[in-house]
Amino acid sequence: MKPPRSSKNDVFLRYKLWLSAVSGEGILDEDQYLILKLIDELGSLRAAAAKAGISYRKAWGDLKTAEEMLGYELTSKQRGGSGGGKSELTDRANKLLEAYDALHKKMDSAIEDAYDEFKSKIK
Amino acid sequence: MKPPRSSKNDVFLRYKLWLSAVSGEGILDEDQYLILKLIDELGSLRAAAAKAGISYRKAWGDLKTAEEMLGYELTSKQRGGSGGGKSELTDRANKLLEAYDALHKKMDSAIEDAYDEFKSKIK
DNA sequence: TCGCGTTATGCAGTAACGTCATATCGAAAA
DNA sequence: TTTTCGATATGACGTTACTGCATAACGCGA
Repeated sequence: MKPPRSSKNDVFLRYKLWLSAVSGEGILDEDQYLILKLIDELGSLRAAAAKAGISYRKAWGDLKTAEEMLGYELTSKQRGGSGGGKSELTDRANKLLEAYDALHKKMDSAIEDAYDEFKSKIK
Repeated sequence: MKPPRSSKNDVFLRYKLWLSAVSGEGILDEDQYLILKLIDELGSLRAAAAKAGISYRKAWGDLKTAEEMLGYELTSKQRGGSGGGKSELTDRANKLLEAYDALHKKMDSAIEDAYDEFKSKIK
């Protein structure tokens, strides 16, 4: 994710962690994590996508794919109504976010721990 | 990388680990790691790319970028000569491969360790 | 009942990237 | 000296993913 350390002309380690279906479709990556987080905060997919700087079209498509692959809903959606509609996270979505977050933290610290050793090896 | 475990309709964790320049260019990812490994084995970038199933065009471009970003050569290249030319890894390339490999193994085991916990959380 | 803003979805345009085709280079072999 | 053959190098073409735009469906509040 973020460079553990860096200076001009330096190199650093990055990684991407995501949940995937056996068929290969991405289910939850960093962007999707952020979108879900923002839905929780803002109550709307459209607002979440705008704040995340991701097109609504993509955010919506990703969410739909994720739910299809998982076989359960991540959000309860309502169109129409006061404010035009809204989206809310389901309990399972919250659990998923928690689990993803915890895993991500572990990976971050694993990278962090290994970084100095890595750097000294390639000197 | 590989699914730690999986059954029909199951989901699994994937990750991608790479070395990057601050400017964002990828320097060493799994494909490039494989290419370098195969150069070491086969003595030629073209042969390595063919065996890896990666287009020569891409393998060459990636290698060039990596060397530019790192500021040092990963391969000694010779065009012309017996066999038309050849490529060989530099010492620094070998060190880099070793370091990447060690790091990758650590990440693999971190994922493996966290996988069951992750799965039980999202149940 | 009408309007507003969201969910929902298709479609065209575009940008990023990868493959394919092809030209040139040059040291060693003939 | 000439030939050889893979390496370097580049332009044209294709794929694919994402964006942007248009539009429908919806339902609460005014």
